[in-house]
Amino acid sequence: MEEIHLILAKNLKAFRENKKLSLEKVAELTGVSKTMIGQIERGESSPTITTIWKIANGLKISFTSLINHPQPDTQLVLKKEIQTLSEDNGRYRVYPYFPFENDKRFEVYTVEIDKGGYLSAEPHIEGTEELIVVFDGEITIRVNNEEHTLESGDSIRFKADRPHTYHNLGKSLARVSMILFYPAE
Amino acid sequence: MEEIHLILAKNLKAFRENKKLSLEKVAELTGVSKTMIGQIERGESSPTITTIWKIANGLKISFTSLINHPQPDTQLVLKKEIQTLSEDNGRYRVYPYFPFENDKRFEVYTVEIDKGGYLSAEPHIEGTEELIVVFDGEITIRVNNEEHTLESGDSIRFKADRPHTYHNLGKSLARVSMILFYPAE
DNA sequence: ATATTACGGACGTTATATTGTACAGACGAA
DNA sequence: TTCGTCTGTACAATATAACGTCCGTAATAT
Repeated sequence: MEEIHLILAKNLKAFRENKKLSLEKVAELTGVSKTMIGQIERGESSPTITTIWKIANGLKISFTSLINHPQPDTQLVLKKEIQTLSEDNGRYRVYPYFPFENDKRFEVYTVEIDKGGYLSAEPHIEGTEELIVVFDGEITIRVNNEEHTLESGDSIRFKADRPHTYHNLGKSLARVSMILFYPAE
Repeated sequence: MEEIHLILAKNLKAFRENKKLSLEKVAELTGVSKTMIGQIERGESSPTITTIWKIANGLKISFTSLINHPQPDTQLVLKKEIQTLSEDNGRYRVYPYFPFENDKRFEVYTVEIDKGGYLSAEPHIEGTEELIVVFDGEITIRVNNEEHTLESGDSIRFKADRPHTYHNLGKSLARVSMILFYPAE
């Protein structure tokens, strides 16, 4: 359960059934057709913002209560369940452990770079900072025309709203923890 | 400035210009076409929820920061600016002074009923309560098979999630303040 | 049992969101 | 100037959101 329109679907259906309203009744209250309400609840449609607005107003509930996905207190992420991002002929792998969510200001990745592997990153959005902690191997980071070589246990923090590269010039696999941080809006 | 998609338009444009991003850059970051971004900013389109989601994620900002409309500290509502609702051959008029908004749990109306005028209200959503204060004239309210006649200065509070009617059986125009209240979700 | 009503979903049509391409103006560099 | 690049918008094509109508089922009443 990830996609936003499925969250909306669940929330809307739960609310409606909780209040014991029929699709038709909701249609009447909101000015949105019964068909559309049904499709939204079944996750078959991604309504426009004006439609969601009509629903929230007609039902007298807040916009966010429709799109808020109650986060479990505990969230377990297993390595094998993570969808890896690989490139440079598979010579590096990025594991998005905690990708961006609505109200979180950072995301957490683990990056593995094979011996000799190379990774060139586009600038992130302005203000973004990157925090890196090296767990295994050695990694050379180039940013701002500076070059820094980190070994296991070392860490670095830099403004990532400019091009930057990672190079594994060491003798073995490099593994680092990477945190992207986006300052307040 | 009322319509939700215009609020979104302003917020998005303000954010983009603040960050000094081009339409094309935003398109690249979000995966939403440049054309669509432009139309949204100009208020020419009501994007679907998945599109808004892509934008919020690509820009690393919260969903609500896109739709939140900073309320002014003071809000003046003039009678002549209010869009009246009239029926029963114009024998009653409803003035929506403070209609429902996202995080407000009530709305405020003023209702005028001419002598002899009659108003039959459909049930509101479950849990809704109605608070009435009579300012001028006399009004007879029927709800739950009970009938109550209020005169100037009287007030009543009742569960409005069932049919109810208002009748002006007095000798002059009746004016009341009506507050609809929606308990927590 | 049959009639009746209410409910949710299927279908075809219309409106509009979304995309890709093309275009005119602004700005700098040569 | 002229070229190139970058900006935001206009346009046509496509995908899909939104609607009205119809239908099958389930529940209730008679």
